Amino acid sequence: MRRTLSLFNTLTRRIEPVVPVLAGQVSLYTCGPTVYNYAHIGNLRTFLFQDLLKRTLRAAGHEVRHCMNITDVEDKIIRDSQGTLPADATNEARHGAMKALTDRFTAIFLEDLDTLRVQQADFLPKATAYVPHMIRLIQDLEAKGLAYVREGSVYYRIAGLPQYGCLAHLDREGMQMGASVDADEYERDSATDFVLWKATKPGEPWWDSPWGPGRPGWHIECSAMGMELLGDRIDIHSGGVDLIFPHHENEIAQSEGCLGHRWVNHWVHGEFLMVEGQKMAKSLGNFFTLRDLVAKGVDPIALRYAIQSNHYRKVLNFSFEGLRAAENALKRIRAFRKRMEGEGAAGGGPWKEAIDPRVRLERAREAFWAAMADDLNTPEALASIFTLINDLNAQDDHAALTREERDATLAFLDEANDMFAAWPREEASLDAAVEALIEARKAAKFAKDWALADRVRDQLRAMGIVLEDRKDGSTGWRRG
RNA sequence: GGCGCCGUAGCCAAGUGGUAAGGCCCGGGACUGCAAAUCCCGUAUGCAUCGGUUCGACUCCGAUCGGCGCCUCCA
Repeated sequence: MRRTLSLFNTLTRRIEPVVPVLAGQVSLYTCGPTVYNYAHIGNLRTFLFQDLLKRTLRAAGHEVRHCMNITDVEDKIIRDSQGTLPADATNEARHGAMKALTDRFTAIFLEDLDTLRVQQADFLPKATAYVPHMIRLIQDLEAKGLAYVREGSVYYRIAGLPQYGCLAHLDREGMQMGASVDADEYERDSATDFVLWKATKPGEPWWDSPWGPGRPGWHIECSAMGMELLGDRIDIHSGGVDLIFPHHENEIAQSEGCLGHRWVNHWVHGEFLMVEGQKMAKSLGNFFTLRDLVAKGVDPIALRYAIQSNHYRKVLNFSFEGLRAAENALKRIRAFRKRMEGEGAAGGGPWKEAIDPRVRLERAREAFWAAMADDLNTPEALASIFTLINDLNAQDDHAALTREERDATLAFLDEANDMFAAWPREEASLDAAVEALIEARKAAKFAKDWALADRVRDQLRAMGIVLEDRKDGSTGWRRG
């Protein structure tokens, strides 16, 4: 069964169903990182949102072809990589220095994503590998009269594209206003025209082009790689809200100017993250990378959960208190999962609200999917899981669920975990040393040697194993 | 100046024209050797403020106050 998801479309400012050009196969382009430094948790929020989106599309029965670019040539990269080179360094040396920096931070970035259980994209193109495609695209725009050359640089003539501004919902006058703070030293026909190809300057790596040595502009790579790898009609294109203008607006100008038709159907943008009520800034001391948090003892998956349990289109206020809440919420889900994996030890007595567990489960699943399909309403989707946990815990206390009911519940938890990736099936077996300690504690308990029993229990806890004595005298364990 | 978003309990956070989901925290109780886990009970007469529309609004409209974003590189 394939489910249809609806997402807020920045283009129309409406929640609209995602209807792939090819039924059941969604093409997804997400703007990736500029690899000149560590990603911070604000960046990571966007990638986590996109991971949830991709996983949800897949769980809903769609094939997803996902492309995420790696920006490995850009102003800040050049700034940070060329400093130690002599003024007369060869172009080859400059490229080498740039690559050394971007390779390093690409690896770090991918490691961070892995730590957060973000699934890797199907295509992970580097901008520097697609310069010929970009040049061809610019030539195409030039031929169509949408680009012009000035002193070795090429600019996009936005006056030639009536729909320019449709995504950001800006009119020409609104843009004139902002553009008046113009920092660009190049000569352009209009202050709002943007650069497609930049003529090289001393101290920069460059590529040969029909316009002389230079490098690609900031926006052309996504158009070139998106069209090359995903095609002329992309279902979903995503990024952070800050990319709406000018980046995505310019991508539309480039791609649609070249194609002559709609390029992307659904534009989906993730909101920003604040830290403790303030904008994240190095000067405020609230600027965090994933590694900063891990060094503080934060569980990356708790961060993943904390971020994903908030709606992606709302500003998220990251806080350590919120992180703690996330950790505890996860404990509850994981403890419940462990309980369902076990056999249960009901106390007996009729449950006052005897509803068939399978009915509860179906209700929860329906509520969960309705919420996820409605613009990824994760708070509501998670609420359906917690409601189920509350109900089934109570029910299981009174009359133990059957093995079949437990398995069905576990299947639902797995299904939801395919998206949230925060409460996976855990390794069921324990190593011998732990097994021995559990036995030792059992013996001590039987002998009513409470001091020894507690000491062993504490020892296990320090090893990450929490014991739970059940009503029937048996003892279960869970990781925690 | 233009475009847009947000303001729900101590914290986080859904939601709806018909009478406030869920998570965390907190208090009381049950169970337990003690814990852990779990259960039961309690915790916003009210959803920024003031008006209006309506049989009825937190939900629609208007105004006000407060916070934020974009228009410039930025997830």
